[in-house]
Amino acid sequence: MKTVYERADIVPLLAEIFRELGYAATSLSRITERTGIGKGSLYHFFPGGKEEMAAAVLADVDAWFEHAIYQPLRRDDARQAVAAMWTNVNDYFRSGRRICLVGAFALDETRERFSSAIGGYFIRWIDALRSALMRAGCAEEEAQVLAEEGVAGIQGALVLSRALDDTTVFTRSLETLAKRLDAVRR
Amino acid sequence: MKTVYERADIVPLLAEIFRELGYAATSLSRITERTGIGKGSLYHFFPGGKEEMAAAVLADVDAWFEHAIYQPLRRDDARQAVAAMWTNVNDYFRSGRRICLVGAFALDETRERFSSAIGGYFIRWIDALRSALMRAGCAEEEAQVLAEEGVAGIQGALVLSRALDDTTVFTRSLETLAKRLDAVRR
DNA sequence: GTCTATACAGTGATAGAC
DNA sequence: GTCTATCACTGTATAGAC
Repeated sequence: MKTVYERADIVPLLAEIFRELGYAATSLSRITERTGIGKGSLYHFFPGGKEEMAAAVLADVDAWFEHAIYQPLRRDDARQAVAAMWTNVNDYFRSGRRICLVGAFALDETRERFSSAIGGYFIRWIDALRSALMRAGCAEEEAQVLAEEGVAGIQGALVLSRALDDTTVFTRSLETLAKRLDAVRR
Repeated sequence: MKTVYERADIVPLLAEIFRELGYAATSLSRITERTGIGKGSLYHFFPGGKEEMAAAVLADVDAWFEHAIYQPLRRDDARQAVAAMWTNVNDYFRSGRRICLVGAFALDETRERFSSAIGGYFIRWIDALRSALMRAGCAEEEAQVLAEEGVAGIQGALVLSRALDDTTVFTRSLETLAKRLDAVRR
């Protein structure tokens, strides 16, 4: 039995492994172990090795957020887009069981390797959310602070719910954040 | 030239390295490289190797928070203790330049190794903060939610300020959180 | 207590057979 | 495209001289 892959099939598998183990602890042998994909195939698709794999994963994650979260925040009805963000974020992070790869990379030396991808992800999230809040009637300065509070709050909720191994903490945190961002609009 | 250490001298040095690199990327050779302490000495003080080093660091961090943050929150004037928490946290994390080791450990597989230490740190932080909020006039359920919001918010602010490489994001986030926890008290 | 030397499993990476 | 074999290197850990 032999499976033939495309690059696009591998990236989500890699993403899950990087998410669970972090960049440093993700070794090629553990990737092979979990996916059944040999080193030969991995280096065929990612000649740059582990770093190229992680970069591809980051780009994939970014594309998902751009499509599912940021664009609606920038273009659609502000109230609906913000509401959709909370439910999509809760689903994407599996109520806190799944962590944010970009946030995790930001916390250790991995940040230095991917600083522009990491920075861009958060910058665009905050900008898109601020845009929606302003369209919903919020002043620019307040919208900026609220957008930062929302995005940071999600990251913190992931850390906390994982530390306590309790998904209710994550869901409850999202509800609290939603109220905070809702209160100012009219 | 030869320096003789005590275990207590080494732990803070290890803490800084674990904080910067994370558990997996912290190797004994990098510890030696940065501290000048040889493998022989390290294994003399920590026969359990890297895992015992990290456990000692976590215990040290925990002791600091217990003394500087949790105990005041439980015992001192509630308003003053909460206010002191914000300034102490800002100083301890160097306005976001320094990350929270416990939070970072919670995000990858390192959590499994130290789950009780990680869980205890956050449980006791939240409990102590809730106690202070209740003494300041907050109902129990609301105090619980606010305490979680505060602690999670700090973790999120660390992620965000590091991702954006911007200490003002951290300081501003703490101010916003302080207002949130202040609003309900009378 | 600290150092040097060393064991040996695991690392990322490459080359060539198929 | 995938596999196996192999590379040089670094990982943790140990033993013994000083």
